[in-house]
Amino acid sequence: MIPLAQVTSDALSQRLGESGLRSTPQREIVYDILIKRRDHPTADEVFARVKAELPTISLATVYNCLEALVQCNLIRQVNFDRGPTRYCPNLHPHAHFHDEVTGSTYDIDLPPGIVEQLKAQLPEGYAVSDVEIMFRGKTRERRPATVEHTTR
Amino acid sequence: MIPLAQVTSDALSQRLGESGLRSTPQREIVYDILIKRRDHPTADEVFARVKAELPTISLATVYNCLEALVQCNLIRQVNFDRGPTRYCPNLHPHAHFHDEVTGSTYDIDLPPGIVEQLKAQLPEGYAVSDVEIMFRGKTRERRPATVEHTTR
DNA sequence: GCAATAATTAGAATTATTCTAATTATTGCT
DNA sequence: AGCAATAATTAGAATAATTCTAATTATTGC
Repeated sequence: MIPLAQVTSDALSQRLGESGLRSTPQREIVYDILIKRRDHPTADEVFARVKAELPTISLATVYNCLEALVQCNLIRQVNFDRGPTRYCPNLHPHAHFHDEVTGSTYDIDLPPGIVEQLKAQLPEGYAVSDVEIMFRGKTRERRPATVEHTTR
Repeated sequence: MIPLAQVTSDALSQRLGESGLRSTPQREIVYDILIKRRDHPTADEVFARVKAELPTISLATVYNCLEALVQCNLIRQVNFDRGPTRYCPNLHPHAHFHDEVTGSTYDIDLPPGIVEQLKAQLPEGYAVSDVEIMFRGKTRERRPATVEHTTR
């Protein structure tokens, strides 16, 4: 298994604290769920998985937890067209590939420099906080070696 | 005024026909509206503008027309996070810059080759139909007339 | 000119997300 | 430890964008 950039419970608590947020059992579990299976789940899917461990959690809390984790940069949101927002704990610079047939989303690693090259296209006075790159298409049927995971 | 890549009424009709769709007054007006002011309006905004010319049009029809135009590749959809879908008649390869402060969206021209360079990052067997690049950030305050969008 | 097909319309339905108000938990003081 | 202040959670209601539905109107091919 490839070692994944993740964060211990203590570190999570610290990161939340830095953004003026508290660590709670709900937030820890939501983060764990995302780390355990990195398949870009929707809030609803996270809700379903978390309920297995903490049946009393509410959907509103899942949204709150996801927002908290986004806010302190532990996870990223991913949107494809009009679909529901998906959540991604991969913090390395990467693009997303959305398979239009299966609905799966894959992470695509980007070589260093290419994002800077893109930013260089911006006119004077455009201050970028974030760049997002998304591919749409389909994957040839295969058992992916390099690929992260499948949704649904 | 810089000449804009656009399509005559006849050509519009032809392009629709190629996709098995009919040309209608509603579709022509919706397309005209997008060409006239290329500021990435939402379906609601398009609806409001079209109503000035054709007061009987319905929102459902605007959605239908926009979908038809997307389908025959005369316009593109742009999505930023959870915001409503916006529509863009710029067919040249370009990225989008979304100003988080004002909510405006600007076209960013891309030099040839960079999209290919991105596609080259994909593993074997990933067939791309479309690439989308979006910047999020803010623009230094300037006269809005010059920056509404880049034109070709 | 007529049947078949497609597009339009108004409004209802759906979906994802956000908001609200009440409750519960946590923190920082003394 | 006790207590006020603050933050988080919860269930359910509200919202916003989009899609669906069923009836009507327009267009096309014969």
